[in-house]
Amino acid sequence: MALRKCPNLKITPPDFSLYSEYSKAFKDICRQYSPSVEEFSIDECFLDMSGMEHLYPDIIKTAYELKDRIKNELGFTVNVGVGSNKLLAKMASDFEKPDKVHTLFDDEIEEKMWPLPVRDLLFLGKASAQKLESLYIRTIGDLAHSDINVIKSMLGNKAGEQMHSFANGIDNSPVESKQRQVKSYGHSITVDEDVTDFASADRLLLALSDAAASRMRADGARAYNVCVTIRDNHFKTKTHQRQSEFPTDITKDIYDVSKELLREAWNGKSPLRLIGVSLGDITKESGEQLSLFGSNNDELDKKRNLDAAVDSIRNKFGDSKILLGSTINTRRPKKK
DNA sequence: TCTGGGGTCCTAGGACCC
DNA sequence: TCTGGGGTCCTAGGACCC
Repeated sequence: MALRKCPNLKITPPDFSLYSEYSKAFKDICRQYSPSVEEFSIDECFLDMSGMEHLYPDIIKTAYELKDRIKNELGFTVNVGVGSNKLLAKMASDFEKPDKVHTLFDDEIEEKMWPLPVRDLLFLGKASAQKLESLYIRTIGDLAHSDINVIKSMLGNKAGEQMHSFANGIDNSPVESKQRQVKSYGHSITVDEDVTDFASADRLLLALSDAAASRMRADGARAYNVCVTIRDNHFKTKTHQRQSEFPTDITKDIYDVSKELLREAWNGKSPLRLIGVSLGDITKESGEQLSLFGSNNDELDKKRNLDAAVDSIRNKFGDSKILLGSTINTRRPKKK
């Protein structure tokens, strides 16, 4: 639609590997300032600077230095937020952008955070904001001064407690510097023409299973759980999953399960706008699961060898160089 | 305003066990 | 035959994040 309006529009495709590379470089700079760095997302992290006052006597000055080094060495700007806990630092970092340092110390909460709409509070999304609106709780200050039990009954025990604490600037969670294990590998696609038959759906399932499985294998992981997501043309989303006795990383096996799941979840009639395959309940234990009866082990080897061959070509020539045969025509299903 | 793709976590209900 | 209490696991869906 944009191209139709602006025929000269310059389109720049995303380059995720470049993004990852700069993400790592950015975090490496952060790690030069503290041994305790928590990766919060691809472009955000928390630095625990407590107990480092002798090294960095002026924390604000250090924040500016960090920000400027990233700009000079990597060529992009960041915001740095300074506070006594992760919540306050994160809130501060989201104040005015770009290329800024902000503080949100305990004695600044009332002035800088309480006037903000509840929606600005970390982890307080649209649904919770709507519930709070029904109680006329509109600002973070309103929430901070509200009855915690009312909030808990409204948002649930856990979320209610957390949001009430957050509104008061309380967050006792530690900076977790060790790398967290990935918990799922998924791929999904929104199709530009509705999927209305199993043959087209299956082609997508194969491509999606293959993409997810291949990424999982690259991490040396296997999954116990396969989950298929579908969204129909009314935007109604459905998930269907299956837990299996043994973990797998084999594309063919994952594809077969996803086909069964799709047939259980979809009548084949309602037009689909999105299909996804996600692998969960991940293990990195490297035990070989042999068939109890031995008869299928040859077949298992074959499937494993096929995956290994595909993976090695991908490693050499890049992800796009090899596609499973039946996935090639999935992008644009032919019109009748 | 309506929407893509990749994730994590929580909740509630059901099945099942002792 | 109907009932308690405690627990785990699985599943579907929703809320939230970037």
